[in-house]
Amino acid sequence: MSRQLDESLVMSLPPFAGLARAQVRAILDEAAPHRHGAGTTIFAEGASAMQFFLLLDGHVRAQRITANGEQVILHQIPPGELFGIAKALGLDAYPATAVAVSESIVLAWPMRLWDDFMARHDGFARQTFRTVGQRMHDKNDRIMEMATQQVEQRISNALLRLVNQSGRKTSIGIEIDFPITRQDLSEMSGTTLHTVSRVLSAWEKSGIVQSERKKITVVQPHQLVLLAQPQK
Amino acid sequence: MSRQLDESLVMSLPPFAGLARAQVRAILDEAAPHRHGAGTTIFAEGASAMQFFLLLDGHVRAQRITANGEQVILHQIPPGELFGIAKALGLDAYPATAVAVSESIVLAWPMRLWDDFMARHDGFARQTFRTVGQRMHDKNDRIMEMATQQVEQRISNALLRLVNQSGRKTSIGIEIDFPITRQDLSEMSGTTLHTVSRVLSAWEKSGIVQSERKKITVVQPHQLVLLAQPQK
DNA sequence: ATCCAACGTTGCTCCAGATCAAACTCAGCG
DNA sequence: CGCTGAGTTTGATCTGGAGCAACGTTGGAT
Repeated sequence: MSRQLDESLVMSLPPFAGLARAQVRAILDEAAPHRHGAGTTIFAEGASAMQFFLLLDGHVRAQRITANGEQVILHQIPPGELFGIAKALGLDAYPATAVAVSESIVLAWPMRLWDDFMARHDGFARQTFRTVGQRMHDKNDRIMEMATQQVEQRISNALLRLVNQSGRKTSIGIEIDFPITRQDLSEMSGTTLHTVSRVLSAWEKSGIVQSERKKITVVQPHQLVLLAQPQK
Repeated sequence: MSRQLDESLVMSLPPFAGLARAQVRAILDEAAPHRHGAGTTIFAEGASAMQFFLLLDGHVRAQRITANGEQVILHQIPPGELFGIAKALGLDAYPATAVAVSESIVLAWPMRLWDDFMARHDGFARQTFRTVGQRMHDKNDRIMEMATQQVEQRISNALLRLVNQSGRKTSIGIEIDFPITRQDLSEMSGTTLHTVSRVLSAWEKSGIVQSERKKITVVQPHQLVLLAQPQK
């Protein structure tokens, strides 16, 4: 908190792209940096939205619990993205719980600065709209998948989304660069960890993916894309 | 198009609430009113977003088609709401197809006025955020339902959403005030028209709903709410 | 008045995937 | 270094609801 943040940290990120160094300086001076360990809750569903956030490093997921106690992962936030932006949705409380998936570095601003940011920096506003639009699009895709596709398709789509968002190229393929369990994947695709395990085993056998405990590497992305296609 | 629109038409609607009559006059002078017969497409998915719309009367639904040719209803727009607001999502093309469910009256503005509207009328901006937030919330709910609930729950939830949005009180209960088929309901809840038909028949037998061709009346809303609860 | 297409119902069969059960693997901790 | 609990695998069984088929109903077109 005492250490001063470097402007270059955020100047290249979409929300602040194109701002002068002095502007970025002013923005950073209002931000509180935080470190969240893996598994830590950053804010809870229903809590009054006092702050909005920028994920500098790590991975954060938005999730909710059903009346039953079942968890559903609604969205996964990649580094460089804004989150907790309740104001952009006309809300006063967070609509979901945000949890750090892996060790994460986050900047937090008091929500009272929101309107000011939106009005003063039109790049910030534009990027916010784009982010919201992107999320809406993802959710629409997911609804369509869950309404029409088989489990295997849904799992491929969920995995492809993660690859596109957080894939890291390695020698054998593209690796999801944060810890992910079968259970997580099942909560993203509306199935059970058992089914995910079976499907991944089958894929491993046919050489499409390679996986260890909490780690998945997609070896043949193209095959996965084919599997994700609605087939019938 | 030649007949002048009356200010009172829109002054009470959320997006324009609190504006002076003269301001509303100016806004209306830029609007093109349109009538769309039931079943008509207002704009198609992927088309360049040249206009944004306000639904004055009728019902419009946002839908998409899968690669398979299966249709999914993503959202239903009630009278008084803005739609086709691609700019609010940072998009240049409409993300879904908009179809009039029943005879609908719509105001259309050229999209170039969007930024101006957002900047000049903060009630308009606020209402836009709220609408987007509401839709996001609906989609999250739907994702959670489809991930965790049984068909009967999902159908009840879909029906309840329609009741809340477009229910009209009658002597026997609350009627959905636009034509709706079993097929429609199945496209809203990710199931088949056969299953919807069976479920509705069962509900009719137990007195929860009453239905005719293209018409559904919820007789015991409370029972429906109970059914919608995740149970197990 | 008749026809036809859209809409709705219902029985039967079948299977994808949930559920139940049990065992295995491994990372981290005392 | 052995223990424990989280994560994973795999088999066996069961079932919700899709798919298929056939028929019934109704409102609007001609």
